[in-house]
Amino acid sequence: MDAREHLLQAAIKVYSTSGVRGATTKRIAQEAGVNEVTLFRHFGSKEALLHDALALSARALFESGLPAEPADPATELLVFARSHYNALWEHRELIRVAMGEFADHPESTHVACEASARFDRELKSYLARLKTIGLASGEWEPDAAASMLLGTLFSDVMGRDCMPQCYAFSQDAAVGHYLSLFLRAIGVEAGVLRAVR
Amino acid sequence: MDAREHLLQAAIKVYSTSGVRGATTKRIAQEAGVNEVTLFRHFGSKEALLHDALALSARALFESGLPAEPADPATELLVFARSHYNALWEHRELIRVAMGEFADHPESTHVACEASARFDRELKSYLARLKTIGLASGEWEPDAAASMLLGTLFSDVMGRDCMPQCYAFSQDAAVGHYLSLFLRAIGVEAGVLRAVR
DNA sequence: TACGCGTGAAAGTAAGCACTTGCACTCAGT
DNA sequence: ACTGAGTGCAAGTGCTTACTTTCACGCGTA
Repeated sequence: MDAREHLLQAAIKVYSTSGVRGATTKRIAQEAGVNEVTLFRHFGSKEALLHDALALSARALFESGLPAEPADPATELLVFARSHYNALWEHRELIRVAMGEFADHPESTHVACEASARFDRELKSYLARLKTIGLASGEWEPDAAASMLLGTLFSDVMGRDCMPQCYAFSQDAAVGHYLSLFLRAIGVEAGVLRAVR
Repeated sequence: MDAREHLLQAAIKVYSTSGVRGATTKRIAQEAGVNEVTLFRHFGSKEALLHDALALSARALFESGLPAEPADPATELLVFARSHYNALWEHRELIRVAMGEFADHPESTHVACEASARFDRELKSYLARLKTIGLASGEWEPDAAASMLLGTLFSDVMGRDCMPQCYAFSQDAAVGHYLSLFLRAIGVEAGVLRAVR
């Protein structure tokens, strides 16, 4: 791995704990194990480095894994919830910092938002499809339901290390409980529900 | 209002948009309309000022409004959800920034966390009571359900201005939809449910 | 051998930072 | 008229920041 790559990874790491202002060129260079001057030779400015680094970490994002045509909603949604939860958990520090910088540096928040928005769209259309083909019942709005599931997962991740006293269950168990509540909310029948736990 | 109070309010305002590092004594003093030296005469250091300011804004927090003994869960939860949502919305910038500083300044995050944790505890015990007296049905965990409702509200507030394209409904309508989904999830019967909307 | 390329080391620059000092002013209480 | 508390203003201190400049070294290639 060359200096450039070391710098990009170091930049993300330092940014994720300290934000734009806290990510000094000195700290990034130390973390990367290269000379501070090398940073400027490669990227010209701290701003350019952070921009490239954030763009890189945005590209490292995955697919939702939700099928276009629902067949087994309980299982499919559980798989989705678990993988989405894990992805959030992996990037929780970056997400927290990027959100905190929204007021001062909205463009850097954009990275995290775009990925989130893609998941949101996919889940919404999946839930809408679920309703039209009759695999879920009751009066509910797919858009609100998607926000509810994603929001529940999101804030579990955000809160779990800030306020651990609020989280009685393990992460795996919690996601299971959330999903089972969610399935009831959108009227996926109890038989399938029990199979989830 | 004297200089001290002006400074406290200015400190919160500047901190809420730029965090600890971004809240320079110069900016705070300008925002407060007082001389920078006055800041040091009153508080001794920037750190002390921010500490006092955050403590002050933590004290400005309210009660959940949830009754000890549930009578009409749909209405009571709706009132709770709306007021909690509004409180979150009012302080969303402060919350975002405080969360973003968790890695570097966990003590400042504490403010937001404590208030949140209190709501969480109250909602949990309300939901548990709801289940034991039979106003809600089905197999679900009060702790997980509380996290789900609070998390849904929380992430709506956090996401709504970062990624507006994901929020189809108005805030009022969205809270209504969330609550109606939630009531179904915890088995509060449909008759009461409809009265909510 | 000679060359160019990437890098490190040391030093420096201009700006911004938290914080201090000293002096002058105002205004209420005596 | 005098005092003391609270404030503004100008200047300065020592540190950190992003970024630059200069010089020297090692290494693969022609």
